[in-house]
Amino acid sequence: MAVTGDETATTGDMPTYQIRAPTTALPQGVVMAASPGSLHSPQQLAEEATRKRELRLMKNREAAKECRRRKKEYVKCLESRVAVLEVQNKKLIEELETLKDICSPKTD
DNA sequence: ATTCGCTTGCGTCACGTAGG
DNA sequence: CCTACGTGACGCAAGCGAAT
Repeated sequence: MAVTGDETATTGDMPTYQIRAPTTALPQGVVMAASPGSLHSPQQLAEEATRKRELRLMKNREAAKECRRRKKEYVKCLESRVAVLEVQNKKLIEELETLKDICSPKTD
């Protein structure tokens, strides 16, 4: 099995993966100037990041399900096409044999 | 009844891509 | 740029039949 050999990939450790959360990467103690219209404490920012992550995970979960469903459908479709083509091929081979018989010179 | 190998489905991460 | 989405890859757990 060829795996994408990059070092960021699975190390075998238990995956307590860190999400890319730029807003939570603020140095401790740094307080953002209160932007007009949105006062956010670090606590609120963290909660927001968590919320976004959960939302993303939920959406991705659903997307993965849908993706797999489509893939299964696609494979089924291919399989039935193979079945049809096999039958068709068999018929053509039979037809060829018949024609060969008809056209072959008689040996008597 | 237990063990083993295989298959299947799921959740998650990482990455590429399209659209704003 | 940034964001949302689709999908391949991975690890994990459960189900299942065959072998012991």
